[in-house]
Amino acid sequence: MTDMTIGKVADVVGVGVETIRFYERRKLIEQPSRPREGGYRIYSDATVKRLHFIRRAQELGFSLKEIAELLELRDADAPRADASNVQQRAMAKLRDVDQKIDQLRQIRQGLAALVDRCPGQGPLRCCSIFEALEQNAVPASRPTVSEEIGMQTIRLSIGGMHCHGCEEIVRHVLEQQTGVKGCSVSHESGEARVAVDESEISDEQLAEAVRGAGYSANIMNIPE
Amino acid sequence: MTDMTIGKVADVVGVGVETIRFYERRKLIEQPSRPREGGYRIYSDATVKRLHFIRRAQELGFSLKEIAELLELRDADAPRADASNVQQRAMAKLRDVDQKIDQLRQIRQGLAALVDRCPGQGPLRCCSIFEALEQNAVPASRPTVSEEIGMQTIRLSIGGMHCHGCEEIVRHVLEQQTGVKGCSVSHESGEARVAVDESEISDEQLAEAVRGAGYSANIMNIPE
DNA sequence: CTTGACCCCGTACCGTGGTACGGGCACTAA
DNA sequence: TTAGTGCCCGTACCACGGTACGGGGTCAAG
Repeated sequence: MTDMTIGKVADVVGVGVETIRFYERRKLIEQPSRPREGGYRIYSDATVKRLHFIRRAQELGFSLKEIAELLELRDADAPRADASNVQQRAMAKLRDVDQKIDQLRQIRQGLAALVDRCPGQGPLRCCSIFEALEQNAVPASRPTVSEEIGMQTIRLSIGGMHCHGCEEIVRHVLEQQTGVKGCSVSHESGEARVAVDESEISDEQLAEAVRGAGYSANIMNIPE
Repeated sequence: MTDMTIGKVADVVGVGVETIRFYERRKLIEQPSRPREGGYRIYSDATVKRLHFIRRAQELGFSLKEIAELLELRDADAPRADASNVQQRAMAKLRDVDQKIDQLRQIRQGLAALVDRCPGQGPLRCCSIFEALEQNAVPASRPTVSEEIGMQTIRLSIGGMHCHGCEEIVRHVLEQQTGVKGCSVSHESGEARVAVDESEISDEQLAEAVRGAGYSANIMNIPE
């Protein structure tokens, strides 16, 4: 596995050739050795590892800048290069991610409210969404469609179901909730319809239950 | 409140002056009227509303490009400019946001696992996080600090896992239990190994948690 | 009528994470 | 030896949503 040229390395690590050169320019990896002046780059195992590191750290949400700092820590045998330093950075990033999630949740809230208050047909001016956007606030109260219909069927968008077994599990979980009268689950469409008495359980509680089983779940506000 | 110059409008809407000019270039808003050639821009209420719209839509996660489309719909009295069209866009964006949230949740998971497995002190090489990053796998399970400190490894025999997704779910469920420091799950062998602090959770509780997710679970008494 | 704040315009630049181009060598298998 | 790849290098460019600059003109208060 040693002595790979840039193309092989790119394949192994799962990035583009240009990307590796880009990292080199950004000094995330050192200049690889070459057989002669102007020859091909030959990558050591250490550098390949380094690239893996970069890739994984990126997947965890670290920016290239932050990764550079982590790598510097790793290289330095300096006293400050200890585990607590690294852990602190990871924790900071965790807080970061939590914040982003919260922000997205708020956005989600706003969007869901908007969608819910839209008649879904007719001319534009019927869509309070639009008017709401022109003012500087989300429409606070207004009977939602769900309220008008007195909806009994909740639809959930569920991620992470890969097989029939997953369906069974989700069904199982849903049916164990109080207030659930029945449900159908499809891993193909990634969707569940749940017949509930809404006075007994909320849609969010339902979603949370599904999440507790390890799937992602979000409420789909508009039936059909 | 009419007849505002760009600075006033910027204040009212809550954006920078340059930003308004930028929107003008992007044709999100029309050219405002001016008293004379080369004079100051004077903004109509309609344009101010439009800016509010842009701002609000942005807060809801729409890109400028998407906002341009929404505005076009709004301008057009065309037949396609109806509420359902708008609602559909909002719903698409909602799905988008949901997806982003799910992604972030996964990132969060990974980070949390990392932080959890770090001793939090001592030299770098003690931090399994780091080594994990160099390999190409998530630092899922790996003999960790927890074991050194006197953690126990519990083995569970699990039925009903049909795919990789199921593994993930079981892992998820296990990792959410208090006292669980890490685990590895295989649907092929139908087995899970869980690193736990047994003073915090019992093997039977663990099995029960897995059952709660819809799988069968039993404790394997003989390690290895 | 002056002064100072405000606004004009075009253009360049920021950070983020890459991708694309194109002429010319380096390598390798036949 | 020769064809066909793979790689070399520098530079330019992409989307995204702005921000900054700088040398002027405009406007309203005093």
